Amino acid sequence: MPADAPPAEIETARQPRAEARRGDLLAAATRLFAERGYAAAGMDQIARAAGTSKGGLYFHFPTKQALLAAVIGRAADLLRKRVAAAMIAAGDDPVARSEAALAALFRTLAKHRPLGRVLAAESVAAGPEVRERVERIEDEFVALIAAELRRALDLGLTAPLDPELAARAWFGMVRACISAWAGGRIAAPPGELEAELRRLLIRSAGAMPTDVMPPERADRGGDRCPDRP
Amino acid sequence: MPADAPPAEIETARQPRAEARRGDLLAAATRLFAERGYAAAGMDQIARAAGTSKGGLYFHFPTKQALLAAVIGRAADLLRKRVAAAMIAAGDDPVARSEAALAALFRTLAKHRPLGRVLAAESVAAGPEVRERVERIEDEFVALIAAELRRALDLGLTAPLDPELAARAWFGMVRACISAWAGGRIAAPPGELEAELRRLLIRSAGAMPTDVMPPERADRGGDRCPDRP
DNA sequence: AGCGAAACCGACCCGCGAGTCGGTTTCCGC
DNA sequence: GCGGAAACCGACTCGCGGGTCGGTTTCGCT
Repeated sequence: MPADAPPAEIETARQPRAEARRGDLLAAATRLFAERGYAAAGMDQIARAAGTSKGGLYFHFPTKQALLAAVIGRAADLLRKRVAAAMIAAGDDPVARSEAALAALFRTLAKHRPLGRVLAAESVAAGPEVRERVERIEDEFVALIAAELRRALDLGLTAPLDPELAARAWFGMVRACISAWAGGRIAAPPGELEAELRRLLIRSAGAMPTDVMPPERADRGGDRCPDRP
Repeated sequence: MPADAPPAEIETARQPRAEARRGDLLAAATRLFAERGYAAAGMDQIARAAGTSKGGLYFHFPTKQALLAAVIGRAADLLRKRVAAAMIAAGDDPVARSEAALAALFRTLAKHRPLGRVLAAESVAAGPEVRERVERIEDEFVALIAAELRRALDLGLTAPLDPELAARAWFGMVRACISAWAGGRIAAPPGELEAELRRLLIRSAGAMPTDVMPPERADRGGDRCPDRP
């Protein structure tokens, strides 16, 4: 039903160097928003960090909010791409698919630490419009997983549960662990973390006792494939 | 080991009306920080919302950061009190104790919606010191639950799991569900929500099949007792 | 009543940072 | 190699909001 998600970034034709700069700016903005917070990160500072100037920055983004919106939009696109690919690769089993979606979320956020911070924390600081936008994105992924869970429930693969709520809870688990790990408050390497988290997820759904499916599949190579359609 | 948590608010003797004002100010600040975000909520605005003036506000709190710190400290004290009482009331069983702690967290945050927003979102916006403080508070509760989980694990009451990680994940589940519920993005009433969440938590730990303990105990009256020592 | 301190008021100060603008450089098409 | 547009620069403006301060009210106490 909620298929009204903005499809992707609208990319007007530009000169290649401009595109590169734009990327640098988005990267710098993401980092600084995450480190200092939206309000405390100055436009001049961001421009400097990207190796350019305030004027150059304002050539690409008309306002600070627009910059944040672009950062968030880009993050959402990345997550969408990775998650979709992972779910396709997981085949038909709904439990495996939701597991794969969460894992993709986990890996992507783990690979780009500041991204999670921006998505998690900056929604409030930058006004209600941005907050709603971030909530929409979260809802989108929750709905994705909830749909799989509902299928699994109908097929009798899980204990009786509320799919929406469970999906939300799972999302929360992943987010909390990622952000604690990114803050250095969890020692374990991401691999173990992911495995343990996966066990918790599956058990909480009351799904089959974990060892029915092969314990390791592609392990870590699975993150590359989305780039090759 | 981490017993160095700040014990409570330091309350210097004041006239009663001042204490009342202080309370109003903290309440207004909590609400506005949650609604508008730390940076966007002005001191004048907060003062006005509390029915007083900027000067009056600055009589109570020397700086904006101090105001936020007080808001956070107060929230933490409340949570500590409720959680401690719930755990004591839950008896000896470590699974029941961690369950009770999470439930108390859930209920308290559900009763004071803006509080969760401030704790969740404002840590980044107000500089690193505040962020670390909030992280400490979160770690405190996670450690509390992790300790119970470890005991449960040693007693063979749960499936093999990493107590720290599981505690963190549980905390994340509760937080995510609360904030989605507070934002009106979950329809279910808090009672059902809590029950469902509780089921997820227990299952994820691989603890005894849920029906060993009485399904309903104090239901909703249990929130009152902490006030009567 | 009346004194002193606590509590409160709101006009003012001032630095900071978002956004502007005229000018300069880079690059593409011819 | 040249015209013109796209890309970029950085000094400047200016409003907003955190913090100050001298003055006023409230209250406890004797």
